[in-house]
Amino acid sequence: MRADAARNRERIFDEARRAIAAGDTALTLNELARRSGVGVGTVYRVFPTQRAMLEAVLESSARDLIQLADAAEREDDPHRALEEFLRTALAAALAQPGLFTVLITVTDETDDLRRAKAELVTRVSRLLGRLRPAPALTGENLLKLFCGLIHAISEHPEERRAAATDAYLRLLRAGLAAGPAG
Amino acid sequence: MRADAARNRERIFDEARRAIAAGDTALTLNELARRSGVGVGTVYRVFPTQRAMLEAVLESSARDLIQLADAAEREDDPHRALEEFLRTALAAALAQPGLFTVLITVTDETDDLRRAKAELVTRVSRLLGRLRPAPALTGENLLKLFCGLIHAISEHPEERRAAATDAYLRLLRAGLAAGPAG
Amino acid sequence: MRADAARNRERIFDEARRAIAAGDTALTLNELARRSGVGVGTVYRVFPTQRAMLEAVLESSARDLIQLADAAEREDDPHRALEEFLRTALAAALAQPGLFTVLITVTDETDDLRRAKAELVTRVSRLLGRLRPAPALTGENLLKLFCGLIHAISEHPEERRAAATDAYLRLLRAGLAAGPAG
Amino acid sequence: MRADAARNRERIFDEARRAIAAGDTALTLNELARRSGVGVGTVYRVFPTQRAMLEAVLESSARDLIQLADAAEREDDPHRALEEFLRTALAAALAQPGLFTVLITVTDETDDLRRAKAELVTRVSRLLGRLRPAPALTGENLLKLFCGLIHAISEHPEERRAAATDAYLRLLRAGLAAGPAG
DNA sequence: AATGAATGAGCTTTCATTCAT
DNA sequence: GATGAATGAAAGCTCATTCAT
Repeated sequence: MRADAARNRERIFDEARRAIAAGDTALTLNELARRSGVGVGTVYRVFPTQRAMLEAVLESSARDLIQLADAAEREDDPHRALEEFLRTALAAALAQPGLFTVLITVTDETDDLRRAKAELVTRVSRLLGRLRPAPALTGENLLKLFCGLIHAISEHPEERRAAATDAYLRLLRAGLAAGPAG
Repeated sequence: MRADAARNRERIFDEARRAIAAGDTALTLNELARRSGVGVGTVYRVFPTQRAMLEAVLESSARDLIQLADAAEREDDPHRALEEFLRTALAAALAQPGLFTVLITVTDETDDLRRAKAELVTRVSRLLGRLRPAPALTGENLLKLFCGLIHAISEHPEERRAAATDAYLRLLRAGLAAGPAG
Repeated sequence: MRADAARNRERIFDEARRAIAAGDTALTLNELARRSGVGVGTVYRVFPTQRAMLEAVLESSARDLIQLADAAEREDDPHRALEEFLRTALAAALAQPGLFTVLITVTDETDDLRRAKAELVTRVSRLLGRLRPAPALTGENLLKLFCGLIHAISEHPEERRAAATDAYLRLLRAGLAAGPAG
Repeated sequence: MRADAARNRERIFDEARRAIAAGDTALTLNELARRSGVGVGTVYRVFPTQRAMLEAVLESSARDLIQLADAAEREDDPHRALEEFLRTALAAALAQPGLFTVLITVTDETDDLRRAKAELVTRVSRLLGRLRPAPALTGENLLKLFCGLIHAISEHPEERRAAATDAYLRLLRAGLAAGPAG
């Protein structure tokens, strides 16, 4: 790949990510071209479709979460590991609220995005699997609930988010501690 | 208001609600006119804007939830009352998935919609207020979490939703029982 | 149909016909809107496709030829009848050269256009059927050759077209007189 | 010229000719590059313009016809010579229908193409000039009619083309035999 | 000389909204 | 009040052509 091509591709991607993170999910590819300072054709070469753009950005977000899960796994205490993951993941998600609103809305996915999500589920399941007593939730369920938490927390004004995060995590911890039988 | 005008208004509203509930978020007002069997002009008399249509439908959904909360309040046992509300509300929400996907996405609101939401918060706070020990969540928080739950549950296939609902509600109950101090 | 709608439709059609007759077969629907003094949307309501426009115009031309054939049929002498048709038809065609260049190029047709062409063939076959001795060409063949003649004649400069028409018609007459066996 | 350059030029030319002969009038230069297995830039070095490509291909076709005329000229009997030329030329033209559809449509020409056409006219005039009685058509006229014949014949289904060719040629022979005065 | 990424004018098409009837 | 034709801004997309590599 040519150097200028790589540079363009990166700028376009970054601009797309910034826009979606900021909640501008209706970003048109023409507008993206304008913001990136390239011609429309170039954008269409990178993202053949608005949808393709969206999913590429989402995939990259999923991969960020995977890295956070990997980092958390290095923690010895299983409860702390899970908590660390949830805290850092929530923080990351809340810094880019639009991204996760979309992640929630999206239904039809590319293989790349699906694969990334599957990897993420695996990581989270592993974190849950170390808990004793065994928790009431599977990794998949926890992630779905996670999206819900993001949404719930993001509705709070900036200054109360930390407190809200604490409240929800405490509730979750208590719920998980109750074990599978309820 | 003329009788035919009232009839039209109702048909248009119903059709809009049905479409949005079914997830047809691309519903255009021209299309809505076609489905309702009226001219575009008539639709624009009922809903001056596409946005207005959306919010009118959302408000009506919020009012439905308010009624469910009112019904639940007649239950004597506070824990059962809350559980009844959450169950019936979740069921209603899941039957109209599109509606709540939109509710999640929507940011800019009319006064009518804002007022309806406020009333709903009041009702839920009242349900929570009867719990002992006092719960860790405010009514507002619970509703935000509620949206998250809808999303989490709706990602499950139809046949596993009942079980998922149970699991999440159990987790929620355990969490709430733990009380404010964690 | 509303009066203004009819007026617009007619203006659009006329403008399209003029352009194509003048050889501007690449006429875009946007340009057609501009020339007709209406919005693009209006043009797209009249002609959903550039192709649709083209075929509508062609059909109208075919219908003009049908009328000429009908008029020629009222002539008693069969040879004069055919000659009259060919002369007037050639004159009409040459006044709108583009139209027939397209008629030549077109392959994929709507039913309307196909039907009009079939009617035209019927008329010309009838004119040929009256000739004695029976001619060597069917109506269909004659029409195909007719397109060829248009093209051949239209390549001549304006001032020599009359002479060219004479030459080709004379050749045709002699050829037809020779009869089917050659 | 470098060997690879020559090879490229030839491949591009052949691919262009094949496509146009096959009636693929929508051939873009980017697509031509793809099919030829070279970059767009290389195509643009060979054909500075899409138009240039078209005319180059047409010129090559004209030169093919010139060769056929030269071959026919070696026949002693003037009537047979003309007939041979017309038959072989029609056969060649019908094998590449797209080429002649384009030839008909084209108006604006390069000098190369114009020159080739002039040479062709000279050859055909020479073939006509040997006929006795002197024919009613000039070489130029005959060629224009020729295009018409191609079109007329090409409209027939494959299996009836030989018969159609016979019919039209017979008609032409009879017409030419009638001489200049009609 | 070859490559193919980039460009951007311009076309098709949609649709929220207005307004003549 | 109802109707639906008209509008035109704006989006998606293509492709002839240029130019950095």
